[in-house]
Amino acid sequence: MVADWQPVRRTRTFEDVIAQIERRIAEDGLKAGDRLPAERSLAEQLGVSRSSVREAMRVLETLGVVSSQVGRGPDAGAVLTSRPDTALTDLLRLHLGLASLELREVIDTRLMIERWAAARAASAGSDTSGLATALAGMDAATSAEEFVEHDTAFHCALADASGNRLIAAIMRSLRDSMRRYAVEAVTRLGDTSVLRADHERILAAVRAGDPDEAANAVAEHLAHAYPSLS
Amino acid sequence: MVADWQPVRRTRTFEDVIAQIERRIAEDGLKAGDRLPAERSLAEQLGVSRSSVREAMRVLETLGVVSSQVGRGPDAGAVLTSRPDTALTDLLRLHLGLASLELREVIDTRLMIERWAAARAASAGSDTSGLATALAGMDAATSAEEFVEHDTAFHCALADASGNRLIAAIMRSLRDSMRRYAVEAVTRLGDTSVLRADHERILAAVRAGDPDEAANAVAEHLAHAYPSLS
DNA sequence: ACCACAGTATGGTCAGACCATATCGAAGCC
DNA sequence: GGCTTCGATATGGTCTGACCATACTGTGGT
Repeated sequence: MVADWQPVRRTRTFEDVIAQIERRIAEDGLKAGDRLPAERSLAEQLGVSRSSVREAMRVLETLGVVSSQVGRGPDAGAVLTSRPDTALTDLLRLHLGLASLELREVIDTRLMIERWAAARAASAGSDTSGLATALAGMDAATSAEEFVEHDTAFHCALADASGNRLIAAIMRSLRDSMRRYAVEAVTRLGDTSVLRADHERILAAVRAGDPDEAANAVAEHLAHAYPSLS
Repeated sequence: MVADWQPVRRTRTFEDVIAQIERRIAEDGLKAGDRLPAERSLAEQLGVSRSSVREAMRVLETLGVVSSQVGRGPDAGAVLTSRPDTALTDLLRLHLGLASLELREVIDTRLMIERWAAARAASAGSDTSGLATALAGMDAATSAEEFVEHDTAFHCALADASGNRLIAAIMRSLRDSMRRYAVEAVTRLGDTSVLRADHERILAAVRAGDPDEAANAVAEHLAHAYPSLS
């Protein structure tokens, strides 16, 4: 038996461009804030058309790795950034819309993450000022949308307090992509006093440095918010 | 004090195109497998240039929502797909390269996910044939790379067995993006018999339907594989 | 029934132009 | 000297139109 034939790898030009940029990032140790050459210049140096460079830029921008500004000066052009959140958010939102992911799966994931983050935040003795601020915002909220806004801030602050940026980014994306459903859930619930008590309990547990209690508080909180999925 | 001025929202053409496609997906209930109009046709219908349509396509392709084939026929053109994995993988790999995420954070995330998935798989009594197959592959492996290949398959099968596609997609991406480090870890370890015993223990726990034991087995396994990060 | 080949629709790439924007810099003014 | 003004310039954003490679489709011949 001879070796299997490998299908010819169709490499599109813009993929080569991405690969070269990625290589440069790794080799030259480029980091967020550093500038990339201008599109025209990059196209010339790589011997490709500007369109291909632009498509590569679109991909990198979508992945939250570069950000482009028009105009002239030190801030203009393509700059390396670090926004995994927005990329993740877009990704989840689109796939929720495509029904390739179900709400149930997203909420389960959120529960997993949040339990972990709460426990981690509690045992790390993290700063809880962000949590308190968000709590106050929820009290002042006059609509479901506004409530959800601060609720999101609370839970993202919790994820931030865990000290893991990947977890925090995933959390932020999950919340953003399911904002619509959160508003529905709050509206359906009507009374938010239960949720308020939950939040206080979570905050207290984190402050007390009790990981297990923090995780349980979070779990019960989500059960209250989404009773139909429990 | 007058109301704050809002910065003019610069909407790029391709963003409009994406928004319209996204709206169509939601309103027309398009799903994976459905075809989008050809680039030229879409450009004409939307009154924009083909370049803008192409940039929109690049973004959607990057997010794992569409896939383009050249040529002619039923399979040609832009087809809606559902590949959150590849998008996530690219995202994580690039951000690891950019050092906007640390390996430690990725491994912590992996531990969290894998504990959850193992427990879930155990309590759901999922099919374990994929796990067994991967285990056999690891035994037959003759190099660190090959071992890691089947190890990855094992852990992804575990995530699949949890029944949550989002979790599985995140797992797959985490593994893919840190493949390099996994090979290093195995090479450094030398002897893989400890890992083999861990895998057997995980498999046994899942088969026995013991969620706690499964989660603990996974946690100890990762501690063995990455002792420096424990 | 089969096969060969021209036709055609598709994405991939390129070149070149023009626009909007934002900075830079020199000229002019006080 | 310090200020404003305005043109020069570099940047991304968009469009047009062309050409190529690919892969199916249909036709005509065998």
